[in-house]
Amino acid sequence: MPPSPSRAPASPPAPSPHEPRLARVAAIVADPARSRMLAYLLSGDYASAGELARAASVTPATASGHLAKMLEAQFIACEQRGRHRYYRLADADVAHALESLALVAERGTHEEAWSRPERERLRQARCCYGHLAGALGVRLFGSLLQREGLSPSPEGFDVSEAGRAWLAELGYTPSAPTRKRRYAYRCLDWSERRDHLAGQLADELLQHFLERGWLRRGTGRAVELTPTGVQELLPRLEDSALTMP
DNA sequence: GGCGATAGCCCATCTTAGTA
DNA sequence: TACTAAGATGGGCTATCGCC
Repeated sequence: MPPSPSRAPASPPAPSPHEPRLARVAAIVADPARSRMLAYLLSGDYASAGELARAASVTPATASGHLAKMLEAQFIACEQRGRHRYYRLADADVAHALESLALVAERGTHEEAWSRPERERLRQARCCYGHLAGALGVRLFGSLLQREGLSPSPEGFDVSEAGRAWLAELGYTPSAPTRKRRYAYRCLDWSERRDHLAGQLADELLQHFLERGWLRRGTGRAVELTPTGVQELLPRLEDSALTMP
């Protein structure tokens, strides 16, 4: 009996030209150390390589390797400042993809996952790549919609006259779109499973609330309502069912 | 079960930039 | 100029997975 021909090495099927390179990006997120670094960067801030190594609980050498991979995959961007290198998420698309993945990852264990105190703080209010997310972010978006403060635009929303009037009550005057990024659009909230507002307008609103002292940065991505914020901001938002610690 | 490929880890070392 | 600190790189070790 002749020897059977050796089987050709299994090669992955050729990707369809219409197929997104999901395996490639999923492999980046699949590693625990990398996912911890990405989660750390979801605040939208820059972080040094050393800071990210500590966040991921790995040595600087290991972190450096992971950062190089994420840089190559265009998940993150890097800026050199002297002998430091500062990393941030590459763009809002990456941030939204990570939030969406988190939503899928905790499907089925949602309530128990959010029962821990530190998670509860994140659920109430957090920074999502520069804008406000969590229950407070959802309420802010809902309040704008309820007052017809947003009008549909090709890229998402513009601020309507009613919206300008309401924002003026909050002491904020919307600036003109910069065209560097989308102005205002929906972003599905990982913890609330409802939309909050993202984009230039949302970034500026969070900054405004921080400058007014209505909100303050907590640990990591967490954002906290200050006593002034409870007095000045909360009464202006719809759905006062939000509980504050 | 053995083997090879792959990926992740850490240690040691190197490079670069800031500082005294 | 030497020292120090931060980050990158190379090499070796280990674990896992797929194939035979």
